[in-house]
Amino acid sequence: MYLELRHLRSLLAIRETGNLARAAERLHVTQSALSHQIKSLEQHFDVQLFLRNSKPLCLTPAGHRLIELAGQVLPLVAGAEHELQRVARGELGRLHIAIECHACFEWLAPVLSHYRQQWPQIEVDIRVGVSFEALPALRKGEVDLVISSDPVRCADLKFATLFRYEALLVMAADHALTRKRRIQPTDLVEQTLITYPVNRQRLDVFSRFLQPAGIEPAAVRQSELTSVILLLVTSGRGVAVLPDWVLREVAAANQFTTRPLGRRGMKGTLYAALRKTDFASVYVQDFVTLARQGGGQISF
Amino acid sequence: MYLELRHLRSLLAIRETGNLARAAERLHVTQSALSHQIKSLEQHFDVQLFLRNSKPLCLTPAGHRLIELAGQVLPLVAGAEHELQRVARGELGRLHIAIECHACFEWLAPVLSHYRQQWPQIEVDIRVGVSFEALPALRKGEVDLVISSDPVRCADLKFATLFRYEALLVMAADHALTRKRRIQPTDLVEQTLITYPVNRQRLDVFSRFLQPAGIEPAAVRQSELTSVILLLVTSGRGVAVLPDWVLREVAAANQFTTRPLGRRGMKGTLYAALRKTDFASVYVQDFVTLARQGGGQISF
DNA sequence: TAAAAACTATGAAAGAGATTCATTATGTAT
DNA sequence: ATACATAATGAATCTCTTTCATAGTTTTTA
Repeated sequence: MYLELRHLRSLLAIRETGNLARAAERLHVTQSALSHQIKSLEQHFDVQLFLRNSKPLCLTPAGHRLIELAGQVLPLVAGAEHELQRVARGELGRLHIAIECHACFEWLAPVLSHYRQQWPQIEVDIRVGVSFEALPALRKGEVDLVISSDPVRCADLKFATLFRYEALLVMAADHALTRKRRIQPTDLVEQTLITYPVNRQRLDVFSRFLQPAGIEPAAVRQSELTSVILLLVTSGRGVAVLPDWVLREVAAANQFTTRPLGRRGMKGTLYAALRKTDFASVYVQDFVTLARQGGGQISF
Repeated sequence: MYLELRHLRSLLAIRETGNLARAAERLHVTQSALSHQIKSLEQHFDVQLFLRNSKPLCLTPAGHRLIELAGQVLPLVAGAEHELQRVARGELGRLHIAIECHACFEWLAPVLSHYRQQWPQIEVDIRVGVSFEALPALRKGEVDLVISSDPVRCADLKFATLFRYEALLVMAADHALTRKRRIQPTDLVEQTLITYPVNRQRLDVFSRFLQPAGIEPAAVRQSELTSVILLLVTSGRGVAVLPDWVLREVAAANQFTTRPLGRRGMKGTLYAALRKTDFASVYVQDFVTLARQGGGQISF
């Protein structure tokens, strides 16, 4: 438990220069320092490392063994140091994104494909946060960025605003409710509501719209895929509540109609939650910028 | 140029215990020391290595990279340290032997085959010293032991006596000179002398017997192989001067006769020359012991 | 939810270890 | 043999590490 990289670097320098004095110069220490260092190393292992009565300095088998070790180890170390420097400079990194709402995938996917081109060195990944708590995972370093719609006060996290959105009721173009300009909770009493398969607490329709009014829709159906939900809607099997950006993407099809919920629409803000330590990173900042553009482009 | 093995060992301990305090305990330092150490490491590379707000402690990607490095490097280091300890204990080593006289091969070969069994971990090798200066090579660590018949005063070398020998004239059993009890230089005037193919300075017959008397044999033939020399001798093509141990080995054949050279025989002593630093080694000492037996067994 | 327990961070002081300076010793070349 | 180049040595200095004492966190427990 004594050998250090310093010793290996010295040994290598000595072998390459074949001479203590020049090795010392290269290592930016005095010849004396090197001599002391090697001596203490020899005392520690109780072996001679090279023979002094020769020019250039000649290694003993033990010395050779250490030089061999140096040859194996130092390049590995240099490689790792180099990578760490790149991490420090923000040229290399990881961006594991957790999304809490399925719908976010719709704007996130194109943003990410663009981002990947811009930052090929960054290891990007998405985890759809159903089975785990996203914010604790963020704090523990399991993920690096959480897309969330409700910011939480937390000492080591930072919430960066991405864009505002509005949740809209979606229905078939010929649906009865299209006659109404804005939808009230009671309007859904007779309806089949189609949602993503997650806990009701996490669905804004319930937590912000139906439950406050004490309303329960006639039926609830679930589907994981946005495209399937839309298909069910356009074929008249039910209505759904989706954020505007989703609808924007597929609006061209024009087979459904949307209406705002409540008097002034059910609006919200999307945030990127980050660890404060990561917040300054160029590559993280750049993701946020790109996300703002990608999501914000939508003018409904 | 700052990272040291100490840091890698710490990081590994931290990951394995998942906890600074216990890692510190394992490393036999205080928790404070570890905390300071990691902090300075993080400052040096300007990256965070793990996230503190989690239990167990969780590594950042940068931390992972260093742990990965530790996983590669530390086993290599441990291996080398282990080998050096064995070298120090004399369990592992190298014994490259240089012989200056061809004839030595005859007793050395069986000694070595015995030695190899006794010290399988020692890397044994023989170099027949024709093209290089044996003693300088010994001092420079190119070889580790020189078999020599003339000891030289030298501060860093030590000459261990192996055994005495006598050089004898060898001739066919029916050779004319068999009538003489002892051979004088003039006896060789008419003879064909068969020698090893080396410089005359290095052949005792010339340097110690013929040249002092100003005598030149009728002819000189050379052969590298002892067995060939003996073959030529027994078939009457000439005479040779060989050390007793060579003749001992093949005496059974009984097809030749030997006679001492000069009034009191041309005797000498064989030494093992060693670097003083190696002299104490068990495995070197043991070679010397074995060589004394191997060469000394001969009672002519 | 407060209190306790378990961990980690921090600053100052002490300690260990590395480096330098000045010099001596050793070996090499002229 | 002398000068030159190189390595070793000892004491002093300096740097870096570790410890101590304590404060600040987070997690667990009552």
